[in-house]
Amino acid sequence: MTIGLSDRSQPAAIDSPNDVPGACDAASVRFARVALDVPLAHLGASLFDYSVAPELAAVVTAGSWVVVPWGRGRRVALVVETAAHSEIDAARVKPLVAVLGDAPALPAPWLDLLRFCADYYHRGIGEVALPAIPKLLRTPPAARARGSAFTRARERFASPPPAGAPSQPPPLNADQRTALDALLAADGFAVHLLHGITGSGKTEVYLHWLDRVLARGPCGQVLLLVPEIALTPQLAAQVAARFPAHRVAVLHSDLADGERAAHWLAAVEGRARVVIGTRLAVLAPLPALAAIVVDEEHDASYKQQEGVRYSARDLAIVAAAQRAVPITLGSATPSLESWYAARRGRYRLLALPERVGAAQLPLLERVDLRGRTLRHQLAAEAVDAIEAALGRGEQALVFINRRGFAPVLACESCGWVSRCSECSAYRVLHRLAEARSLRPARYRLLCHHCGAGQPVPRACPDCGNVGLSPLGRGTQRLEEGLAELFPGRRIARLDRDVARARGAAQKVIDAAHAGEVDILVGTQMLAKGHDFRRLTVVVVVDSDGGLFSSDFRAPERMFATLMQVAGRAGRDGAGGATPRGRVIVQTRFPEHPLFEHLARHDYAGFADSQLAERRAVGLPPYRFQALLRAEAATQDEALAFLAQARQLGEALLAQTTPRGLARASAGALRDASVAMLDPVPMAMSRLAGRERAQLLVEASARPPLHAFLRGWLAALGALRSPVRWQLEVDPQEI
DNA sequence: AGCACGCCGACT
DNA sequence: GTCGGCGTGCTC
Repeated sequence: MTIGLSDRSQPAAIDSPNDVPGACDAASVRFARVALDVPLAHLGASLFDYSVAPELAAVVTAGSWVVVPWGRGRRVALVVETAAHSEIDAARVKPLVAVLGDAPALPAPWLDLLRFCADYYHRGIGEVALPAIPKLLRTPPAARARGSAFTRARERFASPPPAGAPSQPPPLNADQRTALDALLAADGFAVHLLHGITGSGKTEVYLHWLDRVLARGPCGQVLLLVPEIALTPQLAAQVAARFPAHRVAVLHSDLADGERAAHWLAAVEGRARVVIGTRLAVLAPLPALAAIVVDEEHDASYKQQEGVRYSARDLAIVAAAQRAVPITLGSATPSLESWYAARRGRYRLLALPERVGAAQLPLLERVDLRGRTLRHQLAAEAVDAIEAALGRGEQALVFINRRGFAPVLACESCGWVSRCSECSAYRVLHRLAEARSLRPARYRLLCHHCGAGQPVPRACPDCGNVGLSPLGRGTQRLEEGLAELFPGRRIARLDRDVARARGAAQKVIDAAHAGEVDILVGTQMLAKGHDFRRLTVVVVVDSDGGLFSSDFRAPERMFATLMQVAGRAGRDGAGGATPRGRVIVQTRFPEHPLFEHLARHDYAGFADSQLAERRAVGLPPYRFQALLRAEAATQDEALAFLAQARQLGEALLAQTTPRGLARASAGALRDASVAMLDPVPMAMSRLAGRERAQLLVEASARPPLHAFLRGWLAALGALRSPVRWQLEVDPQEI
């Protein structure tokens, strides 16, 4: 199969299900090639052969779930191919133990998506397939316990939902209608980029579209991907209310096992016609997929950060292409990859340039922090703006992207700082129990990277001085400061620490909606998609870090975050008499171009200027990247491994017809100038006691990059190095 | 990744 | 005399 997301509107050639190499008719099924969740792809072993007893031959087919002997035990595996012959020494081939009769039949297009994912990210199919299914299906049935749990899960949504009346959809404005018409005109595969500013009503466009798609036939399914479902049960409720005639399945990692299986089965067996989910939902095998929406498509949460590091947004596009269905990516701040594709005409750009109703975009003011005295990290303008809003009975939001009390604890006399012993990072001072009474709050030092914690030392560990002081501010300290600045006001904090408790985040959000909160303080969590109707002032305490980061994507992320958080201010109020919102950005670099674009709400100008920079220096989306990471006890070991890896790679690139590469791709390799950069320690060079380094590979086209990676990984696997390493395709953080 | 086997230190 | 350290090596 050809690999290539290089042109998303013309997807890679995909094998049709009838074209699977080694497939054979039921009569001659002697062997099953199965995928297991084992990371052996780079050793050349991606599928494993098992013999099939004649009585099972009729039921074993590509897409079957089976139990196979593996080492000493047994595992659940996915049959990817059937065959009449096996290349493996007959003595080593073991018989397949059982076929899981309770597992649903899997649609052939799902296997196509798995194959693509495995090839593109250079991992085994089983590493993609097994984690994508509920635990209940992944574990071999020891007793019949699993069967009954599975049956219960299946019966959960067996009957159709009780129809109430559908909620009345609000009427669309002219822009929304134009966008909807364009979506409805799509026939077969097409990628739409719905660029709608904050508060422009993107969700309504999705819902109208999905409604019309569902109305086309009795069994079509629609998939709605969202970045973080834990925070947005109201979206699920909204969707359920809009589609009362249809079962809505919700898929995300916070569900309990049985719950997850119930929703998954409803989706996979076609009983649920609407599926809402986080990134993992893109791998749900939906038999009648008819349309896909990726909401907030720029969001980093779509990138899986462990195991197979896939991009759910990219896989959604591939799935849409394979199934010949339309897909809509929506965002107020599209990723530069998507924006570039739209600029080049590969995606259809649909714009919602106005807020719905009478709401206006907020007025953005920059406050120069240089030479200023701050009160609890706030400039006088910010304090005044909050005061004024509260005086009018409105709400304020104070945004800071740092959780905890203070980012570091330091000794005033000798310069000791609370470094993490396991990571190249500081341990952050956290307040533990919320100080309800006059009892002094308790604190602890916590590493945000490895999770290690320690009590706060009573005196400096180096010099014995008792004067240890917190430096800088996090959400907790800001919350405390706000309480002092605005006595009697109701202040609520929302960050990952608050959200850790199940339902706690929703409680804060509900309280804010109910008007029980005057000032919200928190991290990015507050920026995502909430309509706080009485919120008119947003203060960005300090976000200058993103302006000078070594990561080339930092400005893009910062712009998106600021635009999203700014977009919380002054949205459409119930009565339509929404006052214009104010956003106050505190910065030491008010003249920075990023803020100029932000102040004008000029996403397009910002994105185009970023693209120009990326083009000039040869970065994505103009070039394509893969990152080889290594970790070892010492930095020397990690770097030595990468140096060796680089040598192997250079040798591969130097060969006219490299071993393991087809002649055609060898030629393309030279043209596309696949290049390896010097191995370097990672930005976070030490994590959890391991030293880490990385080597970046770049190319101007995807096919030669992947051809190179294939040969390179085989060579790296053959090294059998004790150094742990992994390859990431399209890395998001460098 | 698991999970074996395989040779060298401190415990009942 | 054992329990156990994690260094290699395999899994159709």
